[in-house]
Amino acid sequence: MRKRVSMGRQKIEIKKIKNEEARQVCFSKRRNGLFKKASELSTLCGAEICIVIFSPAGKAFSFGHPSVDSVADRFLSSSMHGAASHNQNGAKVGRIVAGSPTARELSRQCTEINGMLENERKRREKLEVAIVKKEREGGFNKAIVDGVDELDLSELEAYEKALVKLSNSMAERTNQLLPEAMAYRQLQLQQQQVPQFSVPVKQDAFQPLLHTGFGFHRGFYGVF
Amino acid sequence: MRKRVSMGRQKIEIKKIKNEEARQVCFSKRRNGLFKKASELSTLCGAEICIVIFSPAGKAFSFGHPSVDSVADRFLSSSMHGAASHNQNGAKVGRIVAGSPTARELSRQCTEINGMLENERKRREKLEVAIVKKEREGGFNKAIVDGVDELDLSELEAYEKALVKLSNSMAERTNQLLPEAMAYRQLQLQQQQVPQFSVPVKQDAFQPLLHTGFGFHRGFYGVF
DNA sequence: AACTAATTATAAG
DNA sequence: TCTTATAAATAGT
Repeated sequence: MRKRVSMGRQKIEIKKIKNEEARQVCFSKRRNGLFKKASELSTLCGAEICIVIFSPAGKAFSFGHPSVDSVADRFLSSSMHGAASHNQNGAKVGRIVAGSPTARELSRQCTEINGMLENERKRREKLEVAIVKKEREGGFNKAIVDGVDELDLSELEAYEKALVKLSNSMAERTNQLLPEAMAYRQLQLQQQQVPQFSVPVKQDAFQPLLHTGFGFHRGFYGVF
Repeated sequence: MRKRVSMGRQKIEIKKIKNEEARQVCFSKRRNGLFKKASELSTLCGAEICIVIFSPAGKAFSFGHPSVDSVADRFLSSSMHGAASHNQNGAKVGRIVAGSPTARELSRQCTEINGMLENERKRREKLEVAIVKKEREGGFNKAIVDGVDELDLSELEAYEKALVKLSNSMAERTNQLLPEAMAYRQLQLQQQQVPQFSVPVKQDAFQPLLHTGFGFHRGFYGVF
């Protein structure tokens, strides 16, 4: 058998590369890759593209088809006319445009947008708190909402236990409520007796379905 | 032998795609691919990148890290100072730029903040979607976490229905898993037979506990 | 810079 | 969209 001559491409995490030399090599390779992709896109689809990149060292690289400037100008003027530009999701995006507005007006806009930004931040923080709270409530219900196809046997058994417990407390609760409900209904119907309701709901009527022993090491035994 | 379900990716020539629809699909895919690559490059190498694309239909799409405008502005001012920028071949590219520095800087700030604002909005929208989803999961689980003391009869009945349904799907799921589990255990124990596992878990073994008729107007009748 | 093996992007369907 | 098989990009050497 032949010796491995290369480990080949390894999976890497997308986070800043610490090693300076490796980062520089990666930058160079991927910059070329990006420009190639851009070039292909413009040729294949007839799109106009401009890319500007600053290396970590501060060196500028650019690609443009038909040219950086023509695309940049088109972009600036299209947004200047108030015509919406589109972000990467294709959503309409309002833009603030340099040029005619006075410095005073620009300053005002900055302040205004800053305020909006603050509001959004606060709103988001509230949502984050709320979502953490909901998260704590989650778990078991997933089986109900998403179905049980993802569960393994130990989970099935655990859920089944919770289910039995719940059924018992529901039975108990029902027994609390039934007499009152009966009385109320009797009143409403002006009837004297609804004797079939005097029988309490039994607890432990809900028997475990699953006893696989998985997850609890009780050993194997059959069910039903 | 299984039928080929896909020809897989085919090699294509890099030239304008004639078919309009195919071109649109390709544009959309490759635009996303390009933005993804750009995003990775900026993260991996700490580079600043801006991309502007006009689709053949004239729609503008942009990507920027930290923002389109901050990179564009940096590019414009760096070339303005006579400091060379570099095209993709590393050649020097001179540029003339108009506009007063103050207004331009303000404008840059505005657009940058605007970008942040947009990010916050997107983040908030995601959270809102997530929270609605969690909300839907909520109800039933509350009965498990907080107990049933707050439930009324109609809720009890509704939950009991969900419970029966869940128990049935859990039984079904268990029947899927038991044969494998048996086989595995047999292997482990090096035993020949574990016949008690060949009996499937019955569905509908979990019978309704509660039939109060509340909430579904089926009339009153006793339980057990 | 070149080489490989493995990852990732993407053409077709 | 989603899947699948294949082309293309690229991490490590």
